[in-house]
Amino acid sequence: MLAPAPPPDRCSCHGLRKATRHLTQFYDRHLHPVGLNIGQYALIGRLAARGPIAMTAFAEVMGMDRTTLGRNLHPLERDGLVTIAPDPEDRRSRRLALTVEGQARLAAARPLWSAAQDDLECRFGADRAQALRVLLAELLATDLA
Amino acid sequence: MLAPAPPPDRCSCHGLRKATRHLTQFYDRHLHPVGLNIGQYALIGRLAARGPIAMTAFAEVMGMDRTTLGRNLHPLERDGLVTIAPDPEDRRSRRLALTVEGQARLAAARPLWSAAQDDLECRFGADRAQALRVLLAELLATDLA
DNA sequence: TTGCAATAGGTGTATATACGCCTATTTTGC
DNA sequence: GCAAAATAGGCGTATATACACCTATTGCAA
Repeated sequence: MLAPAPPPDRCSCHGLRKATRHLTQFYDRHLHPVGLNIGQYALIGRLAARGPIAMTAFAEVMGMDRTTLGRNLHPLERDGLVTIAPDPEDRRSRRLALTVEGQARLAAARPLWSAAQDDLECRFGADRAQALRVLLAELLATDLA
Repeated sequence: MLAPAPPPDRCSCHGLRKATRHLTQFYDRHLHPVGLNIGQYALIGRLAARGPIAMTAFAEVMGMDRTTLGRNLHPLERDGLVTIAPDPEDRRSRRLALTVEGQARLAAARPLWSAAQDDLECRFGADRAQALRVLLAELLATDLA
C-alpha cells in the first residue's frame, strides 16, 4: 500500500519550493556522472536548440533573471561548454553559443536526463507527472505582476 | 480570452524550477514591506507551530537540507527573530525557538502572506492552485532515493 | 545633429542550496 | 566501563537567485 499522502502545504509557494528542492536533488544525482546539474543541463540543452542568442533574450526563454543567467553561465564558460562573444551588429549585446565540447557534453548527458525522467514517471506516475507539467506551464503563463 | 498556454516543459524538473522562480518573486514582492522573503516567512511560521525544536528535526519538517537550514537561520538570528540555544539535555543539539520579536514579525507578515495567497488564487484559479498543492504534496511523498 | 530615452549587460551585495568533510557528543555492544 | 557506531551540527566550497545601481551603446526626435 502507498504511503498516506501528507496534507498539502497551505502555502502554494512553500510547497513548490520544497518540491523543487526534492526533485532537483533527484535529477542532479542522475546527471552527476557527466559533471552537470539539472540547471546547467537545461541551459545548454536550450542553448543548443535556440542557437546563438543574446543574453536578455535567452534569459526570457529560460524564465530566469538576466543577472542570474549571467552568473550561471560563468562555470559553463570556464569549462569550455559555452562561449560568450560580443555581437558585431550591436556592441552592447553578447551572443551565447554552445561549443563543440558543449555539444558533446550535452550528448553525453541526454541519456542520463532521459533515465531520470523515466525514473520519475515510474515512481510518481506518468499521468501525475504530465498533469504537474501542464499545471506548471499554466502557472508560468499566469501574469503575476 | 486567456493567453494560450505555452507547451509544458518536457523536463518536469526544469518546469518546476522555472515556476518556483516565478512564484517566489511574487510572494517576495507581497512580503517585502515587512522585510521577509517567503523562505524566511515559512521558516518562522513553521517554527512558531512546532515550538522549540532541534535543527535536524526542523530541517526534516521543512523538507530542506540540514546545512541549508543552518545557513538560512543566520539572518533571522542576527535580526533577533529566532534564537539558537544549546540543549542542556544533549550538548550536541541546539534548540531553535522564535523570539517575541519573531512572533511580532510573523503576526505582521501573516496578512501579507494571506493577500499573496488570495491574489494567486484569483489570478491562477483556486481550483488549479489546490490541484497543484495536492500534486506537489504527492511528489514530496514520493520516494526518490 | 545632438541630446535624451531606451536597451544590453555587468557589479555589489545578500540570501539560498547542498555536497563532502570535520568535531563533539551520545549511544550501544561486548 | 570502554571502544566503536551513531548522531548533532558546523565549515569550506561551489553554484543559484535576484535586487539596486552602474556603464556603454543604440535609436529616436526635436
